[in-house]
Amino acid sequence: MLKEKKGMAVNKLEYSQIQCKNRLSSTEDALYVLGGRWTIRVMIAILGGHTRFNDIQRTLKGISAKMLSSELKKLEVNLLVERNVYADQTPVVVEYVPTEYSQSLKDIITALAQWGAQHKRKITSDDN
Amino acid sequence: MLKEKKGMAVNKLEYSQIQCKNRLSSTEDALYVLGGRWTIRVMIAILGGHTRFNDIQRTLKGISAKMLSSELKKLEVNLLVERNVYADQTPVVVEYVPTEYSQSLKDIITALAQWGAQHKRKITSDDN
DNA sequence: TATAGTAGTTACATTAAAGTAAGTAGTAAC
DNA sequence: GTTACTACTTACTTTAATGTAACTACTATA
Repeated sequence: MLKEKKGMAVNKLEYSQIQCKNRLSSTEDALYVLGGRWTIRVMIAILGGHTRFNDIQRTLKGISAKMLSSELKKLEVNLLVERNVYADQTPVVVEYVPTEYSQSLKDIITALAQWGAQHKRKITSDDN
Repeated sequence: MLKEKKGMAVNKLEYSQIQCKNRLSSTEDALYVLGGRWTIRVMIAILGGHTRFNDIQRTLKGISAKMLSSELKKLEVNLLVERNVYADQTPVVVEYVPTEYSQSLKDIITALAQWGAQHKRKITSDDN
């Protein structure tokens, strides 16, 4: 057992033990899907109206065709994007469109983007 | 220029071009800090009242001392945790407490945890 | 006939992230 | 005097993630 000493934090817990365990396992599940270097960025590009392979690749400066291809497959099996092929067109056109379900990511993307922007300001402005 | 063809997505954009660019760069900044395998989990453990090295390590089944040590340093330089040493105690006690600023992560953690839990149910329940 | 655009795939190489195991230093209990 | 606890660090190894470059197949344009 922990003895409390003067000065030591007196555990004003943010999460209960059960909440802590639940959050740990749930965020693990989320990051298993979203946690790569490119996954969320691909999703943002698609939500931003870039629905075609080369368009996405141009938007996400630096991603290789190989990575983009595997990310798109992952997003598809996770029901976040839908792949539509228009074979009648020349050259063939393939479209990746955000699913209705992908709307569920908006809270995460918004929270991440806001925090990222604000944190950069905080860290950059010689601290304190 | 893109010609619209029957059936093709008619770009009901979620984000404008500028929003898209901003979100891409802001989430990149966020993930630079939070994007590791352990970072968010360490933060959840600390917010859950596990403030000491070995306690955190026990809570986060699988993390090595090396990783935990480097994660804690990263969180410290990013002003998310504060390191307090109680050298008078034997053996010496070191405490990692969440800063006031770390409250800013709550939206992200909540959004991730909720999405992760819900997504697991969605994917597990033989789809559709 | 060569070049460019569509959307990828493949084999191979490299880099970055993370794990392993042992060691450090001080005290205290057995 | 050996084991155990605290909180780590160090050197080395392995695994996972990502990158590179070339290639496929079809059509169109110069």
